[in-house]
Amino acid sequence: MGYMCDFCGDQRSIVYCRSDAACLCLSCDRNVHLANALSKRHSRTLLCERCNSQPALVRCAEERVSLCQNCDWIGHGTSTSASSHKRQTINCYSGCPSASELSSIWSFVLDFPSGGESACEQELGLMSITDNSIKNSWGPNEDSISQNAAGGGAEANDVCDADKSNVRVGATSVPGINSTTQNRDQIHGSANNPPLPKLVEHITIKDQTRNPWDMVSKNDLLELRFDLNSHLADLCCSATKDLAFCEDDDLYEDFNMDEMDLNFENYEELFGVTLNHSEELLENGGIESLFGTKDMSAADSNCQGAVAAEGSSAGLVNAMQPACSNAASADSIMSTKTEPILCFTAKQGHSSLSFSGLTGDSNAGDYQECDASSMLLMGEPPWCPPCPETSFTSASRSKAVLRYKEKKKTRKFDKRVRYASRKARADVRRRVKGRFVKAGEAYDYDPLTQTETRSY
DNA sequence: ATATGAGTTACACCCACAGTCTAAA
DNA sequence: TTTTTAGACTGTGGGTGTAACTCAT
Repeated sequence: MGYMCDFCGDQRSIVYCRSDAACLCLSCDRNVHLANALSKRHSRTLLCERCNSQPALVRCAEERVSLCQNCDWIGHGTSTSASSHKRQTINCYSGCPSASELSSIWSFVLDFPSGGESACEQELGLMSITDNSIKNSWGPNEDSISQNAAGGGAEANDVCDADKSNVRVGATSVPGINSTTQNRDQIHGSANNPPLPKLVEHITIKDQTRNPWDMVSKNDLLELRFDLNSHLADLCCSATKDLAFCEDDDLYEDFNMDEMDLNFENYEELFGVTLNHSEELLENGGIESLFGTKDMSAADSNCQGAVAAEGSSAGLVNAMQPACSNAASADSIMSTKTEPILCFTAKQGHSSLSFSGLTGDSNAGDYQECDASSMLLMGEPPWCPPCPETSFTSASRSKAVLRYKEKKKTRKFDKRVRYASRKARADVRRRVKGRFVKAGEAYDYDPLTQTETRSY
């Protein structure tokens, strides 16, 4: 018997929502994520059946259990007979997939221990896919995505119907575009425009004994930047030609690759098949990497301190790998806020590739520290077939974890407001040289008036 | 090739205090 | 076992100081 659903507290939790950092039963998962279009974009995956607190990343076929990275490591990482167990990657999903669709991405989905099949689990059969955004790139689910995009998701309910109006170059609506076929081309690539994720294949890793940040040279990054620019420019051009969507708004004007930064904070945006929120992606103007520098060398040195770089010589390779094999697994890593975020920035004269560290959300961050990061530390993520050369010893992993934790202590990561009420108060609090002052005492700055005054 | 200084960047620290957490009663 | 209470702790933003860094000389 697993832990109870965080929402209803009644049923056994089965799925894990990273965005909510919540363990949910299937019924609540559906109810909660049907609430609005944003919540439907939450990436969910199965809950680890061993620790019942972490998102599962792999499914052990022999033991028929879903495991998070840590439990997988504990169970299979050491040189026991269990290490040879066949493990299947567990993909993430979003939207409101039906039972059959879930089982299409998780072939074992019906293997759940049948003990006391709850009403929630029975409801699974009534579910219908709604947003066509199962994140299982490059796999057979492309077909299902395409079918659904073409209207195959006929069971969509009223809430989800709203999504149908969303056209994706990804899943974001673009004025003037309403052809799902063309969107599919943009998603999957056409004869002239290869799918964006393929671009990462240009990076060649030559020596796996080197630090991963050394392995990818600046030339590699520049080349990748060029490819990204070219591809996105092509994407824009083809869209322009086919749809003439640029005529009526500023989108095209803004689509200046030389002027524009591509700040992919979400791995999926860079490599995932759905390329969700491409507008946001294109509009993201910040060049600053999550290491807080525009300088390539500085970013590079920062990267060397990142956990991935320290933990595994194959870290970067692994980070890139999902583009060709399993973006959903990558999403497992990348969508958690503490995991290193692959951040590629392309700009005229600048190019940087960096991992961000934790982004500060405490509850999620805590588990990320031991989950996603350790995943990279292990050097053998789920999407990698077992490879003796890259396997990591337990001692090495422990050392890497230690070093990572030390680094983490010394780093200040992206700030995220956890308590809006505190922020609201801080925003209106009077200060003296930036410091808060007691109510009624002298101040030199009043945020409310934005004037430097003095009051007693 | 090396040293130096100027300029730039990153980040820890400080403050008050409402809200949260924890342990004891 | 449950409720109440008191005290400790947390987190919020702007300015500052300092260390680390880059770059030109």
